[in-house]
Amino acid sequence: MPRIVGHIDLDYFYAQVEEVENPSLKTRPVIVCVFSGRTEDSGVVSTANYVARALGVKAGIPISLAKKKLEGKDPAVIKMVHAKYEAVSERIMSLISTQVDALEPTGIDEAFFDITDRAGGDYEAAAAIAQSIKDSLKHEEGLTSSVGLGRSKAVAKLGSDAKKPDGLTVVKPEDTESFLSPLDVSKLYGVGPKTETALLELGLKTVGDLARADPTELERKIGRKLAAYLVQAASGNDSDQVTPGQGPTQFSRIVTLKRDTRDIGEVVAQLSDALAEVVSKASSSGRSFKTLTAICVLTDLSAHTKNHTFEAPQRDVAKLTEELRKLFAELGESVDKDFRRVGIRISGLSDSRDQVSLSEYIGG
DNA sequence: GTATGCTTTCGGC
DNA sequence: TTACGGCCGAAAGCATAC
Repeated sequence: MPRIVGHIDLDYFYAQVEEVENPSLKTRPVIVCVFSGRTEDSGVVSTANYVARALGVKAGIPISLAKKKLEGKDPAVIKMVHAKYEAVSERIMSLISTQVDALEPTGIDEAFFDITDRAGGDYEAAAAIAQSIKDSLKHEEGLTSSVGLGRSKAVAKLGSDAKKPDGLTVVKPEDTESFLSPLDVSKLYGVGPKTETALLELGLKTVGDLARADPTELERKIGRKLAAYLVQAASGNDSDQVTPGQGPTQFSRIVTLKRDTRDIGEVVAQLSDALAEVVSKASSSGRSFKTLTAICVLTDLSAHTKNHTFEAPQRDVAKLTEELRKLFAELGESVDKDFRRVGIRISGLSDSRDQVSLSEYIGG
């Protein structure tokens, strides 16, 4: 039976959620913003609706620049409330999960799903299921989404990207090659700027070029593992399965300082709450961690990190604070500008229960 | 040299 | 003319081991 994988992406998610809450916004430019608190308009745009995008405003630009572009256009400037979108996301994922064989969320507003069994391997039936998922999200939450269906994750992902907003792209197995061929290699998962350059040096510009590439030459250029994956993906034959999410692999917090500094004591004091929060977040989700990272963003907005991996899972806040101080001291010596933003990250997460049994095993 | 795993940076929203 | 978050996972860079 042919495999049928889907990828769904909610359109301009945060801004659309705001439109649902207040429908009069729909005809206006809407920007959902993160305010840093440093000055009145200090911060950036997180998401913009399509009305705002048509006026040159997109995610990531400074709020003050966005306001300038939207001058006289009656913009709605909305403060981002993450918990609100998180709650909507949970309801959405739950709605989708009842209509698919397997669901793998990959972000707050997107997910892979598998409907092979439910559709009986039939793409007509699959398209109807996909349409019904879209309809249920529209009906229950008022939200539009863009969906792609295909025989692999790579095809489904490229499908959801092919038509938006409110798109449904069904790539039947026999249409896979003609769909993939003309796309730019940079659209493939696994191809960042470096890999793209490497591929261009081999004369590979499109996904079709990649599918027909000489495997030996490709291996030599980008490594065996990536080459093998890309050749498969480029022909729509990547075999990655849709697997239910395993939860986050890291937790981080970053804050913008009221004023630039490189005083380590001040930085560590500013981050003590954040440290306690991520530690308790990990612990309440049943996991421990081994790696602590200090993050800083300098006055010129360049970002730098420094980390330390403990030999055993670490949750002693005093020890973590001491290490954090050390990491920031090293960061401070390696850079020549003040810190504008500082943060922490914990990673190397593992299941606490496994760790307990492991240390018991070692200890006993 | 290449595979692997860890550290650092990048990029999307 | 400038303007500039917070969080995540992926990609790239690097060290180490064969």
